Amino acid sequence: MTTLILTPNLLLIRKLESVFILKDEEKKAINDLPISTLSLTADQDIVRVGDQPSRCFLIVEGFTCAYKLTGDGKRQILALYVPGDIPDLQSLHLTSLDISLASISPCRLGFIKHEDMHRLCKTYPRLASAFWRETLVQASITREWLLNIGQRDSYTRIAHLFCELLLRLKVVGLADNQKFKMPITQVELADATGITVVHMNRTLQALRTDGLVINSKTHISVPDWQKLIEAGEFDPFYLHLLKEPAS
Amino acid sequence: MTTLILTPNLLLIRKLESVFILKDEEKKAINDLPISTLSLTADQDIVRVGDQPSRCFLIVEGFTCAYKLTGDGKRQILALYVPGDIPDLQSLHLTSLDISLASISPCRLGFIKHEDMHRLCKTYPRLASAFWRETLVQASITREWLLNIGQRDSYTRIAHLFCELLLRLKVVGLADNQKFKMPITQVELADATGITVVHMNRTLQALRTDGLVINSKTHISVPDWQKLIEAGEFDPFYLHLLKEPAS
DNA sequence: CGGCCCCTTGATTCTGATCAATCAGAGTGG
DNA sequence: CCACTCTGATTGATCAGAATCAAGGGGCCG
Repeated sequence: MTTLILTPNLLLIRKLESVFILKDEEKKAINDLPISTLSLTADQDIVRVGDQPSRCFLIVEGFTCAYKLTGDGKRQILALYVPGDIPDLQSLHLTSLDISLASISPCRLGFIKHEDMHRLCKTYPRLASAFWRETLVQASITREWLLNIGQRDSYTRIAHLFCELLLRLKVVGLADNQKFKMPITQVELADATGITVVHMNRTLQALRTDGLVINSKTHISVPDWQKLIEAGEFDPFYLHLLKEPAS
Repeated sequence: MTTLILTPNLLLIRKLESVFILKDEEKKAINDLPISTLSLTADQDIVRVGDQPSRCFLIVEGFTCAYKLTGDGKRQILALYVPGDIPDLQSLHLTSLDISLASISPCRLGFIKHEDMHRLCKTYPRLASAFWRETLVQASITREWLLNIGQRDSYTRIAHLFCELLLRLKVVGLADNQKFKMPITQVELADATGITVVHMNRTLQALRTDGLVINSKTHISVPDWQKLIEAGEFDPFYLHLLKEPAS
């Protein structure tokens, strides 16, 4: 796997094509979309609950998450986003954000003005459908997380999460079958799966012992994909991919 | 509160107006939408994971839920739907369903063909946005459930769920400040909140003792709305309502 | 070198799960 | 009308997965 240097626009095209078939003129329109990039360090809020953004952003590089806090300050990470994702696409139609979005690693983001998106959607209604579809896939992932957190024990839950991440990163060419870059702390993994750090640490050790997942500060590797799939009860159906990404 | 006899079309208009301002011609277009109704008993699957429906349905009367099962047969209820909701609106753009939908009480459903929806959306792009928005609000609710299940203890969790239901039912005129009809079993409540029936039963007793919620087989009543809101850490922001429904 | 962040470990506690009955009400058939 | 059955609610006893509390440890950076 070679790391491609993609423009934000090409990345967006590639992403949409993973769930949708684009016409040439549509690709061209996306390619002409003004996208201004910005880099930021890890652990920065990008937007917060209640904000009313006038633009949305595409992740070009790095990882971000959506989160909410309870009254007593406990954090639930509601989604993890990888390059190619547009985490606040919903802000196109819901003026106020109901979540906060933050970087979990150093990131490069590409900002797209709402007005440009609206114009694009108006001119190319199929693209509007594609973006709508994107938000629906995000919702489907959230539902799977709900099943995961509501019904599966921590071991299965974590295995499932890693399966999802590997597959989603493969789609955008950022993972092979064995390994991917994912600089995420155990605190963040814990907040994403609804367990405590201590328990996350112990369960990760169990997964490591069983040869399913080996994680370092920056990378996660999966020695046995089949075994991990079984351990995580993973069925990629809910990701609504057009096809399995090439290995 | 009087129980209004609404046609499915009028119900749909009313629902969209709770989150969106409709023009007269748009109301008329919705009013002309062909909707065929069907009644069914409780605990019937309406559509199942993997189905590829060619129509979607509006709940006219009764309650339905979305659910998924884990490998070992545990059920997570992912959403509860009330009259006015279109639970499988996502099927307009995602050909295969990633969830199953079932009635949890006797229901009357209004089916709308995808082709009619697509035509409506094409002719009235603002309605497309309104429906898109609907799916985004559903997603927002799912995220709140994720926070609820991931971070809050069972007592708070259940209180929160009842707050949400009361408010959503008020929007469609099916609840006053004190009481609403909700024929839902403790098993279903347990599956919706990710706890066991036994524990649900005990926690409901605690809520009852504290004077927050009194539930019977068919109704739920809320003696003290303010206290329930506090107990459930409830903030209706995530429902993205245009305004609080009138009491 | 010291501080900081994150990972790791041990001991203990507790929320909620599991197992196992029993009970109450609604509907059914004789 | 009453025994029978079924589903859903309730209760008690016990167990376990995960939380909590508390303390090190290791690598990185200024």
